Amino acid sequence: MNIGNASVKSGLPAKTIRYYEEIGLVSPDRSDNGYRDFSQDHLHKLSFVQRARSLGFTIEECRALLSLYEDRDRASSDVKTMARAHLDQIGEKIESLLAMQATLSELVKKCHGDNRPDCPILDGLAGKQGKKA
Amino acid sequence: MNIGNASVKSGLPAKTIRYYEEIGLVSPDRSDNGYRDFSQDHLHKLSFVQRARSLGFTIEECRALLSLYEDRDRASSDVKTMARAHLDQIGEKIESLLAMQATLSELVKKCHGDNRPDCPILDGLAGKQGKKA
DNA sequence: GATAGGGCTTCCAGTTGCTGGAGGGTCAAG
DNA sequence: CTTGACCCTCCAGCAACTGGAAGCCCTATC
Repeated sequence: MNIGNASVKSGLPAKTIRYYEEIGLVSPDRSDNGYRDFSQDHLHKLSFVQRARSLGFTIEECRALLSLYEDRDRASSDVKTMARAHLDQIGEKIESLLAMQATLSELVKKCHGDNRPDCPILDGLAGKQGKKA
Repeated sequence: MNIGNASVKSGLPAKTIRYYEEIGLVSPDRSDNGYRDFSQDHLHKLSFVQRARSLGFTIEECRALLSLYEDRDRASSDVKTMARAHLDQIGEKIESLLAMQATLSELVKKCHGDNRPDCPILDGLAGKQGKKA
């Protein structure tokens, strides 16, 4: 199967698939005309990576997951450990975004947002504490 | 004040401050020996950017915020608009991270995590739907 | 005066994960 | 035979830094 086809079926842009080949995540065969030729197995890997990426795993984590996936003798605990570590990172990101959200929406709430130059948001960024009441 | 000092007071690494100069966010003076010389005003800007970055604004947004900050005639509505747009983006990121978290923790929950190779996490990534019950 | 250390300078390269574009070959249809 | 849709490779660039090399500068100590 050509790259265009593989792209549609895996949900990955052709450019991305070429990039994945370049970094050694997948190694499709080549047809006589030089076109990449993807087997069902390659397609499977691509979809696997697509899902893992969409869950926020890095490329290197995807590589590790792929090799666990290919390893018939893996221990599921290895996978679970990786997944949990990743879950922790997700949790941290969420925490930090929630903190940003809280701070910023507080500032936005205080800002009257009219034509006057007085602006609690800028004051907040400048380190001036706005009056509480 | 030297860059090391400015670094401590602004909470930004010296490297980052140099980078900010390179892209024109701050323009410190130079001493006779070629060292950067930061005034209180420069320091103020650096702290401003540090806070804005920590709230997740991009560099270009920081640039815009800085120029609004410097503009005595700005309308606070302009700032509020930017802040709200940014809040929306933060909200979207949080949503997508929560979705990842939900999916992944579901998979983790299903995985027994022992020495056997059977692994619902990998199956999930491979597109196989695990049995519900 | 020599030397050791720390801080400062510039410049170049690398990070992550792609994405866009130039320039050109291939293939099937009309 | 040409058109258009594919495919190929290679190079450059994005954000926002970060690390390192090579080399001044400044102060303190011997």
